Amino acid sequence: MSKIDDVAKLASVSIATVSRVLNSKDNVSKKTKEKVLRAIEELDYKPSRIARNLANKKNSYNIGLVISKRIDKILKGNDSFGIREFYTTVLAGIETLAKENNIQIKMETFDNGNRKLLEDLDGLLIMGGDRLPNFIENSDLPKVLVDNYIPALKVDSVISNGFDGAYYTIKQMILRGYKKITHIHGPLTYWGFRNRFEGYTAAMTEFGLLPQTFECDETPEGILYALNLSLSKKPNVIFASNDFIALIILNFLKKKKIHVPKEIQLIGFDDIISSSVSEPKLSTVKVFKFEMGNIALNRLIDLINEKNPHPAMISLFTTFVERDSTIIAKNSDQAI
Amino acid sequence: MSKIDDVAKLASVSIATVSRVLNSKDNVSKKTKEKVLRAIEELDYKPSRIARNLANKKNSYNIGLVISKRIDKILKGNDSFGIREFYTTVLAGIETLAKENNIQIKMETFDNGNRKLLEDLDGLLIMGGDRLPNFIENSDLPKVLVDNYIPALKVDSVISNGFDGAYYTIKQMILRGYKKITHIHGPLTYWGFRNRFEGYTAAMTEFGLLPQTFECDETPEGILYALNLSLSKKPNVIFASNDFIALIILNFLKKKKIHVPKEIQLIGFDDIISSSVSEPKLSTVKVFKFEMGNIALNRLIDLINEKNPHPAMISLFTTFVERDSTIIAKNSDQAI
DNA sequence: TTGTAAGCGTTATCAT
DNA sequence: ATGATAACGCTTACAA
Repeated sequence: MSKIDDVAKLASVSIATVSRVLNSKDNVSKKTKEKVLRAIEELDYKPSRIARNLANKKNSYNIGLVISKRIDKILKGNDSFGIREFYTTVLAGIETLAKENNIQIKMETFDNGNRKLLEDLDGLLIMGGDRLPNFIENSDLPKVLVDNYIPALKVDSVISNGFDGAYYTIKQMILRGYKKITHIHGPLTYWGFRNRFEGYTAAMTEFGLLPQTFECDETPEGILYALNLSLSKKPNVIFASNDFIALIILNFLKKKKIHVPKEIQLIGFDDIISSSVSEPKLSTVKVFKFEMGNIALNRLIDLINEKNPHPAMISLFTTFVERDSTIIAKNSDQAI
Repeated sequence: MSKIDDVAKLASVSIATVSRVLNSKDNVSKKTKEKVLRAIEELDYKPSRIARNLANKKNSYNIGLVISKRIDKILKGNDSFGIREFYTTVLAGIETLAKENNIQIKMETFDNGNRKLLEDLDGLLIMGGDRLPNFIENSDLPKVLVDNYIPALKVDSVISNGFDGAYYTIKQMILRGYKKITHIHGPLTYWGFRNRFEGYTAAMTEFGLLPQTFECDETPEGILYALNLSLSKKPNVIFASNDFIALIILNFLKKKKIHVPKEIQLIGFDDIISSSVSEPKLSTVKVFKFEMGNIALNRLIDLINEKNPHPAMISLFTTFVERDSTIIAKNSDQAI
């Protein structure tokens, strides 16, 4: 296995020069470059990824972070339900990696419809919105959607794996012996809701149980309506599309003097901050927000460097975090 | 992310000592060892594999490619339907990247159940099988599933995006004016089939159309049975779970003197090689097999290097390749 | 345009 | 039993 200094020796240059050629820097004379290339060829030299990774610490890009009006409002507003924290955590993931790599991030909202917005940018991170503004969709800048996937658009995206999270969690509950599990969910036209819905359904049907699902919009009235329908099924467990819905359900349940978790267990999705301060604290499926931001930016950098350019969707596995709205089994055989 | 000298400082020892503890050398006093362990705990320190490998003078990896018996048989057998070519292409993707990076690949089948199989390996690529052998699941080697995803297992996987491919393609057909589209699919207990099924269903319901789906096993008889049921719905288009099923349907349709595509259009999924030589040539949704292998190995290397260690599923977008089993619209407004 | 040398985070070999 | 320090193979200021 030849190394960079074997090449350097054979080409009678310094390793720095070899490195330059390797990384196609422009400041190498044609002659030298050819010499080096020949040496590389002759030795069948392949740079070591390990050393490369170790040595690689810096990069500098300008990337645009485009957010929808809705998210902009959430970020600027006050944080009634801890939803804001969801996005700030994603942003933290982005910014952390950005800082480490000396990357400039410029935040803008969608609607400016401004081509000039894209000038001088190396890539785009996009959060929110169920479709892309034309000037963004048509630009050939590398882009990745964060916490969002738009079917049939074939744009790179980084999301959480709602199917797997729901499937895993519902399966746990079933294995504990709870068979009457209902699902209260937002509109299935949203990929996120749909995806979690499918996971719930898959787990139920796999165990020969009938899925019982109730759709609602995300208003308290809508949720109450779905909840009442759900309650008529006498569920052991209610699984909600997200923590926001779960927390509202929790309030209603408390008003109705239905004890959580003794009478009904409740599970959310997302792990927004309010879930850990509610009474009782909410058991939920944790979405890795920080990682989501981090990985999205990472993918964007790869795209910019034309590394693995084939468009892909990256979905991060979730984790079931159990708090007090659920009864933790003492051992896996336990059931009621 | 704390480093070894943070630990050393906190424990007030040298990094050499920390390293000794890390690698459980015997020549460290109990006291010191405990101090170090405490510091490690407190800082939540994890040694970097990258640096480790570098220091170990390791500039290449040994990775194991573990395949199921079924795939082994396919690879060794003769290629009646071009299914073999599916896997050889994936393998080509793996091997190309391996060669570029001086990576040794050792191929084994699942069932050897042998712990020793894992010795001396830096990571695992796994193809086929609906569950993992215990000795593999329990090993803490980095692993990635290729063309496979096992719900609730939370192991990294690289697959094709069946939902998106089906959704996109069906949407195209609907926009061309064909509204009577049926779906003949394999067992939904297989993630791949289910995923494509969901995409079909999502597209249909989005346009207010009734999904008409027919399940079959993957035998000619089963397929014929489902086909006959499907035919009773007088479809414009039949969308099959994969090319294998589609090709068998094509044969039956020819026997029944039903003209493809004039009377019924037919769409497969995968783009196996036989699809391009059938009569008529099959329109299908192309799975990027080479890229799948390539990206899987790439992901594994990242995992070994602890880059983006959070487990994720990577699903590659597909492409609708139109051949002769489908009527290509002259312009997007065209409909029948 | 090219070379020198300082990292990157470990492990291993010397000393002490 | 412990600590300095030289590798490991590369990238990249900074110097020349």
